[in-house]
Amino acid sequence: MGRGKIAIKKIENPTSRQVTYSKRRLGIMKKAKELTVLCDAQVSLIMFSSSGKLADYCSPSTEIKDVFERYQQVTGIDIWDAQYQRMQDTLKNLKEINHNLQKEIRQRKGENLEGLEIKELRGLEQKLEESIKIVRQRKYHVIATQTDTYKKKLRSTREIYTTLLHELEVEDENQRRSIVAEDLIGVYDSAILMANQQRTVSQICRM
Amino acid sequence: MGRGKIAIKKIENPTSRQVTYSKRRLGIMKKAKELTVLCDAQVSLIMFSSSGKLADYCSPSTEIKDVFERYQQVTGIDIWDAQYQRMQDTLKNLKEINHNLQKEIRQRKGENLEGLEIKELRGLEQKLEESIKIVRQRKYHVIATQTDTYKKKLRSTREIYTTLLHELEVEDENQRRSIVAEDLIGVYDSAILMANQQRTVSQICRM
DNA sequence: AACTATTTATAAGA
DNA sequence: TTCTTATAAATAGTT
Repeated sequence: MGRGKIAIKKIENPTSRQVTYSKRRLGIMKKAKELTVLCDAQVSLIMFSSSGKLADYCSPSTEIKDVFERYQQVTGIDIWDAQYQRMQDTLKNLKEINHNLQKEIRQRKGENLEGLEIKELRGLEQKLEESIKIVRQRKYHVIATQTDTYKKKLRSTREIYTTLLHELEVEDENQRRSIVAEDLIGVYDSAILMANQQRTVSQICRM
Repeated sequence: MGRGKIAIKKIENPTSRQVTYSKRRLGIMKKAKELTVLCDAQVSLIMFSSSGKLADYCSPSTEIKDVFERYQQVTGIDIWDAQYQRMQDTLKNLKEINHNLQKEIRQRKGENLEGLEIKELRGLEQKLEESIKIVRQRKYHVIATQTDTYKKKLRSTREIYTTLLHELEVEDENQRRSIVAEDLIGVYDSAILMANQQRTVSQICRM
């Protein structure tokens, strides 16, 4: 398309090549844009001239790297660098470990026992017996510790209770001594006082 | 360039749009190839149609990967970032799953019980009891099956043994009849024969 | 998938 | 680089 037809092979004259590159670069960019708009397509175009100059086009509202990711997803092409490869390995490794853990748990739960021999089943049974033994020991330990704590608590509460009772008795004695000189209102007041002290004892016991 | 001029805006008719996409896709590909050859340029072209189909071109002796790397170098945009980030997330996720699995298995083994309450310990104990029950059931099942198999084997072995004994008796009878006419060497030979036959019986019983 | 009238791209020249 | 323009190439509408 031009004054003359040209063969599609490298233009040897560098100036001509540069000129043609400029013209055709614009042309292909225009085509890319048109394709994007007309056909609602996502297009990424990256060009490096022979002198190394970059020119690029990408459909609006996307970026080259989005296109790249999509490309990667669709093709699954190996574009991974060493680091990625290493991560890939780590992932694979973790997955395998997880798989083995799942398997062990499943066996310990009693699932998937179909493939096991008597020996293996006996081994598994023993392992579970050991585990249950440990768990029971721990349970008894916790129960014992807790019982102990409760006993201590109870003991201290009893002491407080005893002390308070003693105090009440002393006070009672004092009041008995003074009651002769007091009227009925005085007796009523001391009853309220005693009731309050009793409430305090209850509160302590509820600790 | 065609029978009529068209406005550069999205073609609403899906069929027309698809047809136009096909034609122009080929067109722009050709342009990309020509640009590569004529101007000795490096070109990468990636297109996704509105239906998501991928089409791509890349200059010979390079790969999309190389173009992107060069692009990255020139622009400074980190194309790997998003992909890398996604992998990091996956890795984190897997590690968490792994951790939980490890925790569960450790508890089922009776390790790390320090933080558990009586209730939780009782729950764990029950789970283990259930598991052990299943494993035992399975074991008994396998034992029963195997015992059955052994019984059958034994029965068939006994039959073979009985048959052989019978055969030996018959032979013995024959030999007793002929021994009158034989010398000591003959007696010796028959003893060896019998010993061999006995050995065969032992071998069968060991099956 | 072909055809073809027309538009568009561009080679060569200025 | 940019403009011009003759001509090659691409393609829109049609079959």
